[in-house]
Amino acid sequence: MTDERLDAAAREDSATKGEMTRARLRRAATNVFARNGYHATKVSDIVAAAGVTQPTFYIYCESKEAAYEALVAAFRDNLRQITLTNLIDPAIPQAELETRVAQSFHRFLDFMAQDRALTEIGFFQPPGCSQTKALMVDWVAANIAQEQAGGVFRADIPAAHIARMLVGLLDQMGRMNTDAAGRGELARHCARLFCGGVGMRTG
Amino acid sequence: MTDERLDAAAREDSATKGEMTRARLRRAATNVFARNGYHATKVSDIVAAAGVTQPTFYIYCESKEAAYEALVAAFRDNLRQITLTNLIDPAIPQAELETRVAQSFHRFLDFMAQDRALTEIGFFQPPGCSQTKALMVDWVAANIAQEQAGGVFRADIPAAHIARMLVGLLDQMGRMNTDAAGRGELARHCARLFCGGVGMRTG
DNA sequence: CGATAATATTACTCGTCAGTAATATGTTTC
DNA sequence: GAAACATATTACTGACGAGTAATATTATCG
Repeated sequence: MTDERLDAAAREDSATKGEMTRARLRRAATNVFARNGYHATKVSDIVAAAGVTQPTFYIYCESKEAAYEALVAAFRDNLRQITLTNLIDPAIPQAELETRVAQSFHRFLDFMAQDRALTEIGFFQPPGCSQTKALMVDWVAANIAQEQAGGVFRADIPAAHIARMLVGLLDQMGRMNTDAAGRGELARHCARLFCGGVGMRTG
Repeated sequence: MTDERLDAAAREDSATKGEMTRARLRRAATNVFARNGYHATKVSDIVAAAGVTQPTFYIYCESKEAAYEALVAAFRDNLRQITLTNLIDPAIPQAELETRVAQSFHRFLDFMAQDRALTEIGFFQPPGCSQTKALMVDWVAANIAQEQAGGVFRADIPAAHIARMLVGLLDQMGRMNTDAAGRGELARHCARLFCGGVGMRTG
């Protein structure tokens, strides 16, 4: 690839025909993988959805597997970014905790909804999802441990377990297909249970 | 199939050669489907694991898909049984709530661990898992609504959401491969968060 | 033993699917 | 306008995998 092409790719404007095709293939692959999962999608489905022929696919992708891995990796990078910038401040006044946690859930849900198909690939469906969730548990657990050390979260549940449970909540909530307002409500409900539990607090 | 054969299948003892083969195929199918998922498992893998040849598979199973569906259905039936007999009594003293919820989680985790491979098929991996979880959410939500009506659970989170979150917790916890003691601990941690949340209860 | 049913095997078919060689069609640059 | 490059296509291959027909082996019982 020559310098001019790299420039064209870097500048968002004036996409070359090739970049257009690449983008359409990527979108098509994302949608088809999301709908059918890795094993059940055929390259022929992807190229049909993209409106190109099969060899064209292999101009832009080394293999079906490489195309899939690239999508998983892209989602993973985005999720890591979101997770690390989405951590609860270790020094939150207890009173604000639930609100802050709700905001955090809300950002996660928005992120997932923003490209639902990619989320399906990277977070919901195997084989990509398992490693993604394992990584996320680690990222989150580190933060939870800090909260516990700071006295914000109770310390009688191991951070790793809380992190797993949080990911479990997010997994189930993320699968609900709601609009922006619905996501706000979901996030508040998550935060309510996550912070205060289901009990009536009468004891 | 003659009456004698049905009798032999009903009585657990004196399994005929055919019933032995059926059982070995079922075990093999369970393990291979669990390891590789539906689409990535080949009938040839199953029969190799079972130590029989391919046509033998088709003596006992109508198709690869039918074999898979039968396993999913079997898990689903068991799960339904466990779920319906595992509900929290609507009139629990608040003080005992967490203990009772922990017992409930414990029974679920034991059930999942008891045949881990079947659980993988019916609960963890698509395509079987999605319908299973949807059903379980319904079963659980009905009970949660009762708890809310009885004043045991807080009512400011919709029962359906609580049910989904509970399934999310169970999903993540069930994936951890722990021994019986570990499951007891996990169950207590789940119950602790589910009933009381992560907050320090200082407010 | 010899007949009958049950159980399993060898040796295939037919379709599908990932991936490719050879070739054609635009598109920039001089 | 021709050389050089980028982009896409037609027409394949080779392997694999679900499912089967015909046949062999093993147990059961009169």
